[in-house]
Amino acid sequence: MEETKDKSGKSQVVERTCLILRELGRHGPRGARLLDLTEGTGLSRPTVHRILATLTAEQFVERTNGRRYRLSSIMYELGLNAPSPVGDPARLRPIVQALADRCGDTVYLAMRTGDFSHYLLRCEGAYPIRTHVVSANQTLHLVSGHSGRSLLASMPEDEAEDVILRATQDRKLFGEATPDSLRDEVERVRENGYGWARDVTFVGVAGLTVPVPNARGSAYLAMSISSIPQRMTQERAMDILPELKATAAEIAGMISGD
Amino acid sequence: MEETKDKSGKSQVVERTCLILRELGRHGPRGARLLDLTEGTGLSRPTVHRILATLTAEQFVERTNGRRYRLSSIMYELGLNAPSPVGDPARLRPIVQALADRCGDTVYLAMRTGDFSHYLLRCEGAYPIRTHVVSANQTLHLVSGHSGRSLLASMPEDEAEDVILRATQDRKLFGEATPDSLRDEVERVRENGYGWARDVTFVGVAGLTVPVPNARGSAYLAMSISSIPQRMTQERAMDILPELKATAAEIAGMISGD
DNA sequence: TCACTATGTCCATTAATTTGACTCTTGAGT
DNA sequence: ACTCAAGAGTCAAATTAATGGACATAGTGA
Repeated sequence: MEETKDKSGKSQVVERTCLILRELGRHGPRGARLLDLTEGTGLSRPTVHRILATLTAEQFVERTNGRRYRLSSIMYELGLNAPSPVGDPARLRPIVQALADRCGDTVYLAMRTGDFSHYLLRCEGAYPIRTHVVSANQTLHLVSGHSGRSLLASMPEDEAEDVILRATQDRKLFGEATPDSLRDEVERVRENGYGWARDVTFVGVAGLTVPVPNARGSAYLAMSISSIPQRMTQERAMDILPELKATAAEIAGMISGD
Repeated sequence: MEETKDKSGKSQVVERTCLILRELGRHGPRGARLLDLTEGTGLSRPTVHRILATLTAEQFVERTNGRRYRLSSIMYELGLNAPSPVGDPARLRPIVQALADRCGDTVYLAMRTGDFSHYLLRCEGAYPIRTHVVSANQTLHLVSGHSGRSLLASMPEDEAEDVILRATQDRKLFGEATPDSLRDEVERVRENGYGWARDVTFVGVAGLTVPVPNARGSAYLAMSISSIPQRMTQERAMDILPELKATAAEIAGMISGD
């Protein structure tokens, strides 16, 4: 019987600290107010405050100009020393390639890094006309690619807006889109759970994208299928969407159920 | 008794938890044994064990096949929700550009992400022959670029070796180098604090690179100056090395002294 | 200005944490 | 296979730190 985990040999304060850190993570770089955290965790205000004060003294948490708390960049550095949840992307290649074989087009798997999406995998299908806007191990701004639209849709709205605002410094990032048209697209991804767009990132390129679901917190992985607009019609998109979603779910399963 | 630094309003267990997390981060994906952690933190074995057991139950920490503890991928995800220590890279551009103006060549600032280096900035100097192997917002494998050599030299040796081993799956990543010649180069960077190489990443490209020092833990940023081999002679490299180091130190200061 | 809401602080009570000593596990050497 | 040592994991009495209700303070909007 190994199911005797509860109760003995565990530290309550550590559990609560983890709860608070997780809740802070959920709120992202915008930060959370003390009250948000007490509600989110179910702990009493003094308790949250005391733990938060300690975490702040330890520089794991910092305060924004307002009275908001957020994870500090030290947490970012710590994260760099932890293994990526994706592990070796090559492990996921067969799954992504299988989808490419079935649909014939180019399939991407991308991971968010700050304001960018990093393309981990690109798998080719058999269709003779290929759209190679980006290759594996390349990085595109979140506002520049199809996968980025899924990732923007997955993060808290205000955070996504921050990314878009920063990107407006360089209009070229938006390709054929504009900040406002992008906002509309992202909103549609939020509502529908997928993005479908043609001639928007680049003329002559159409894409279908979904976020890879993530049990805790917002998605940081996205998949997309890229093709030419003539081929990626709305009907066809609706046709392959279930397969794309299924593949994304499979990847989510492989990552969490490691 | 001992110094009571700030006994008011701080939680001892949280402090110790932070200590342990930091120590775990220091040991990287390889993980640390219980004894390493008790020595590293100065806490008693049962205390470390209990906190570790809780962190493991909370999935912030995982156990490797052996009896080693390491940060889990949940910490990685948490880190993604924290602001990058670099903040807005544009803030650092003037410093990097100033160096490019002074030395005339192309100067890069790169950040480590997993097994890759992500090029945050590329600043051009006035010298007419330019080497543009990589542009800003692109990603190269750590073994493929000059900055990667600094980053590999900055991380624990066994971890760097893991990266190199994974990369040997794809020999093309090494360019004109080989896994063994790369190991030698990285070792030299460890000894000297800088890397200088010609025609190794690509024929016709020479580079000088240093890690950006980091107070806590290993460096995750590196700078490099790229030029043609005829120009980047050893004398010239030694000439501009102090400036490169000074600029790296300046960037380190801006990041920590936010 | 005055409410009102959220944050920060205090302290007696309570309950969790500490620590030394003990046991268990693993693996190396004979 | 057997022994032994080093590290990992466990336990319980003593201690110490954590808790949360109540109070104080700082913002915020009318």
